[in-house]
Amino acid sequence: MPLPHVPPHAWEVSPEEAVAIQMQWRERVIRVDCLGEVRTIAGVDVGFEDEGRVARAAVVVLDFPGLVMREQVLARRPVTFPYVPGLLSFREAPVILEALARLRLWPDVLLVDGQGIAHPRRLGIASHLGVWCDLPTVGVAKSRLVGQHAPVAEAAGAWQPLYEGDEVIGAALRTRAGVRPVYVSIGHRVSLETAIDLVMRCTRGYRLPEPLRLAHHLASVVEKGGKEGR
DNA sequence: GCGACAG
DNA sequence: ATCTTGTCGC
Repeated sequence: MPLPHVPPHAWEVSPEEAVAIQMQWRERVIRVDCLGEVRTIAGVDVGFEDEGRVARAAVVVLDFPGLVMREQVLARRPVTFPYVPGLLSFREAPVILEALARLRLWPDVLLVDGQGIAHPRRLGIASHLGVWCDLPTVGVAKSRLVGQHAPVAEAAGAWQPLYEGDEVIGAALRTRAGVRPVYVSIGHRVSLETAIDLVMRCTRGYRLPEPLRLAHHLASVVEKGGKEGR
């Protein structure tokens, strides 16, 4: 339930230090189901404003499997780390943790916009957040970071394992016919099979599952501050 | 040296 | 991620 305190500079590290931290934290990731009955599921996404100088995190909590909106929170924070493929969590996790701290309903599972273990060092942002918060998480990325996969059948629900060598690190999942597949991977405490099942059960006619679609929308609409919203 | 490269 | 209008297709 509680959230680890985030020391002001806990995430203020150099890219080299960030890689070292990932090498140390990768082993803490739990790749099997270690969660109870799922009654609420959340989604988190990050948007930017002021020419990329400020990050905005949106977290949306929904009932499961009903998918009725239960709570939504926003957090804003100056960006302190550049975008470097493979080090996304050091750029986006700080503002996400701030948003999660404002949540009064702790979700049973969290869907994250990005990779879980389908990452060079098996610690994408979904896994990093999961371990940090000891929360079951699933990585749902709109594009591939690493790994290869066979062509995915056109039907909604079809998927192909994502491989890096002999290791299955995730799945290319067609959430809807006619759209590019999304990349689902274990975040923390959720098996790949369960991750795929949860994503499909949260999908309602769009490429992205509802928690992420709503979080993305919320992170894009700002009343005051950056743009006008859309 | 030449690509690839979550958001 | 973000800058941005109209436009092609189901």
